[in-house]
Amino acid sequence: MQIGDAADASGISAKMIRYYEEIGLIPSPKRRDSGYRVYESSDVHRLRFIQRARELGFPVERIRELLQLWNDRKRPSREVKRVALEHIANMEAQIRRMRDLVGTLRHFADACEGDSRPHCPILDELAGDGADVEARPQRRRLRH
Amino acid sequence: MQIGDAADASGISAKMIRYYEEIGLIPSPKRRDSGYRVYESSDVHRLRFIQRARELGFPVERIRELLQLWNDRKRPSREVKRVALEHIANMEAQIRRMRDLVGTLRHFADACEGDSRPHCPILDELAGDGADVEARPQRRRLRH
DNA sequence: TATAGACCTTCCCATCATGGTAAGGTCAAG
DNA sequence: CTTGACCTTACCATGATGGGAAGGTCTATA
Repeated sequence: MQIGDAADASGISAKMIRYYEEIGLIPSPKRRDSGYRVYESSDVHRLRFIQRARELGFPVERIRELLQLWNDRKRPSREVKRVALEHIANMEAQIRRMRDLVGTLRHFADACEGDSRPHCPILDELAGDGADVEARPQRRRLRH
Repeated sequence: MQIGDAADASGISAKMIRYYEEIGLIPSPKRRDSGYRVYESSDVHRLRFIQRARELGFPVERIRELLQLWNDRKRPSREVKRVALEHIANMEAQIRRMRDLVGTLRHFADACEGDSRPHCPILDELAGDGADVEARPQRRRLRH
């Protein structure tokens, strides 16, 4: 099996398979005399694991941990669950941040007529609308 | 006012101010004989606009549009609102994607005992759990 | 006036995961 | 033997940001 077959079978592009090899996420496969990489079905199995984890949004470094746990047949499931829960917490934090942004922005957008007149509270808000952006005294050197 | 003052006043690092100049988001300021950049309070005003837009998650290219609209005193507010609504829609799409991922992943995590035993449905799921990942016939050359 | 040191300049590199391209070698079917 | 699908490595780009090096400028103070 050469790299294109492994790519088709795993859903990971040949380009990314080489990259994962380069960063040590997957072992370097055997080579033919020509230099062509040769993959076994166990390699494809590993690649599919990686692909599913990527689909779930795990960053590559988390996947590195998951692969180690997967290879260790005696791992406590606690550790796997910890990795998963951390990832969930990260995503939820990001979701919260984005929801806040959406809420704020929608507030401004709601206040905007959206017609042909130029007045626009969105721009007013971004412009700071009278906040003190006046000339400040020249920077003063910090001690010495 | 030199770049460090503008950075302090706007909340944008000196590094990023130079970058925004390089990509044409802000005009090149005057220079002293020494080459030092000289900023006016109007420049700081513009930088604060940019900073607020970044805080709201607008990508730089959207901010470029917003700055143009801001400078055009006759723009219809419709156009500003369109940019804002597009950004909201993008963020909401991203939030939806992430919520789906969290839902799926939490489903797996809930099924995992998270104790000292090795059995773990999360890894089982990632591993494909009996999906057909068997050796496939060698790639066949496409016609010719 | 000389020095210290805070500040500025440009240039290059790294991030993260991915895609693109180019130049060149390999392989199998016709 | 030719064709062309496939492989190899090496480099560049993304978006927005930070880090650092090497070197020049400015000003307060000894």
